[in-house]
Amino acid sequence: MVTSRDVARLAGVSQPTVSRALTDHPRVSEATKKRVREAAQALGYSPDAIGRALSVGRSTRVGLVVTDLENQFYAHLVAPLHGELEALGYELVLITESAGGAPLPERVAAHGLCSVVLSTTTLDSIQPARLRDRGVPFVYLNRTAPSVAADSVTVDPEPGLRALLESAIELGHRRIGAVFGPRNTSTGEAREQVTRSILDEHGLQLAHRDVLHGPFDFATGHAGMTTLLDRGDPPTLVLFANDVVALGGLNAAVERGVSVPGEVSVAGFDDLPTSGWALVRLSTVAYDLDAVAREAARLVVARVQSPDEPLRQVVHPTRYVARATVGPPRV
Amino acid sequence: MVTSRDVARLAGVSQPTVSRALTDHPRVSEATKKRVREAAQALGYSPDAIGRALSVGRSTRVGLVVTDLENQFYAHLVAPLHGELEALGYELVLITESAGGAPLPERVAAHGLCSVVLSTTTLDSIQPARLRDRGVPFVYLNRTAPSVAADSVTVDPEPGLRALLESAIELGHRRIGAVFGPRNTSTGEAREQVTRSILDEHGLQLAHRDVLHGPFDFATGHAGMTTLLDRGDPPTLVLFANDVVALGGLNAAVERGVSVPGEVSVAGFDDLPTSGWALVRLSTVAYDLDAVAREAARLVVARVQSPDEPLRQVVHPTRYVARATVGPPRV
DNA sequence: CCTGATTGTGCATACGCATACAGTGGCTCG
DNA sequence: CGAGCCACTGTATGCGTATGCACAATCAGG
Repeated sequence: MVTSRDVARLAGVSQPTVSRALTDHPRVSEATKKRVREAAQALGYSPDAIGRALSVGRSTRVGLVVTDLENQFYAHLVAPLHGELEALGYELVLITESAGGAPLPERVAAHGLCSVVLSTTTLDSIQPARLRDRGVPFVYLNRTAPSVAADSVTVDPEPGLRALLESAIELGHRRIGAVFGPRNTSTGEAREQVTRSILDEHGLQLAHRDVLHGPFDFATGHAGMTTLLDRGDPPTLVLFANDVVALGGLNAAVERGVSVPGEVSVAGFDDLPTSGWALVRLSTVAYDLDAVAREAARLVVARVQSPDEPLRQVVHPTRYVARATVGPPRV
Repeated sequence: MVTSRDVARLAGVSQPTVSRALTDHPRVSEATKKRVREAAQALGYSPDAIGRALSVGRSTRVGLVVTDLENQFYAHLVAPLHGELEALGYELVLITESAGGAPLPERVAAHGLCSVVLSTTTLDSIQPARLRDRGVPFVYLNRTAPSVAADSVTVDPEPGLRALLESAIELGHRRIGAVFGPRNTSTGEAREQVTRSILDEHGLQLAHRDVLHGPFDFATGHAGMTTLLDRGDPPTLVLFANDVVALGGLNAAVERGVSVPGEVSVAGFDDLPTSGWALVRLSTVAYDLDAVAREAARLVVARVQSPDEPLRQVVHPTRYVARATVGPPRV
């Protein structure tokens, strides 16, 4: 391994001078910087991240904590977050809520992370209060937790859901069902509550038997749609907690030959790339997931660099994308 | 930040004793270990990964280098690889071939990686020879490079493609087209060459005009299918480089109202979870992508722990999964 | 009771880099 | 021509952990 000492020897300077030259310290002469750069080039030297992190007291590693990487939603979060962090000179370390693993605060320390992006469904294994007590800055992505304040990037479901529901009511839908996310998750609850209040404005409500709950995954949507269809007399429109869940529901309908939107309409939330496929054409509430993820990256980095700025709650708007899965109700 | 010194003070021992107690060193008495563990527990101490990495001279961080995280294929690689590495006590750091970035060997040093998994389409920015010269072990995942030997995990396309092609020939297909991957990539070339030789056995060949090439992405498949259809008189079966490409082709057909498999049959390669959806039902050559990714993780770790073992080339088999997109040729 | 082995612990140090501080040389200006 | 200043570079040190080595304590055997 080639170290700054080797470069120093070749360039005929001391090791600290190498460090200063390569970090473009103003008190190093141009001539020396040039010599050092050439020596570094010749030896193929690049500073060791470990040594540097130890020396400056913090790393440039940001953890992304997600529930399940197999889930398309989380998978789509990774790329933009990673891209933005890389552009800012930070690295992304993946962390999942594995069953047997240590609690997050310990894992943050063990990984030498300077900050964490939280985008898990539940906070059970996260213990944000302990994270805060250890002084690890973190950012909520697509969720919040009132008990422990932090920067957050979320989405306001209201405009999108309003456009969706009002156009559905216009089409004639009166009996609306839903497969919402897990109870007591901020994202799930917000969507459910907003849906109910918009329907209420129009004198409608969700029948208790038409509302199901479950994790934000394909299986939940598949099972939910199956339940609603098997029972006979299903709602004319079924809302889903997000696109992954909706795709589960849509596929369940297709599997049993129930035409969408002929016999039942389906709506999602997120607008994942898959949802726009000609084979899918999912009507959904859209927002810029990439922008949300990149925003989270920027918040994280800003917080690391200036820990005492006031907390920021960034909220992105939503809109309704009408594709092929919502039509008029079956008569 | 709580360090091993704090634990030492509380437990009434020296810092090195804390280190030894927590790594279960045989020369530390059980009583001391217990006291140290309790002190560590009380203070919420966990060893700092940076300090440890610096001290032992190597980290437990493995880089995954992929072309494009947005691509479903690479996205599906991440989860199993991450899971396996985590179980082995290693972390996963994502690295993409960003345009402006430094060449990989420098970035490996900069990230303090102990090893790298290479799963990129091209090796242009990778410079595996320089990686080897720096002594960074690496593993090829789903590709190889004859010029620089290394551990690899790949897939043997032969059994799957043979089953696919022979069943297609059986169905009556004689005019077969293909949208293959980029030229001079090991994966793309292997699939193309195997396809040609199997067809040859049956006295068939790919017409030059029916063969297209392009990156392993949705757009390639979409454009390829569009080209073949627009030209009139398309092949009766189109092979695609992988499922992501095939999904592009399938969607292009659906968009222009060309029925699959009624007017044209479509086959992929990989069997991503999406391919099995009721909405998609892509006929494809399947293998266990999760197992391949996990195998790569194990190879990487084995190589880090014992650098001088003989190189291993692990090859996984393939099989044909006949779903709904391959039927008899249009007459 | 002494010797030698064995066990348990502390001391010193190394890893690679960054940075506060000290020091050297050249230059300017009086 | 000398005092003072500035620009530049070297010296010393610290970050948190692991580990070779020395040393103390205990014990067994003769």
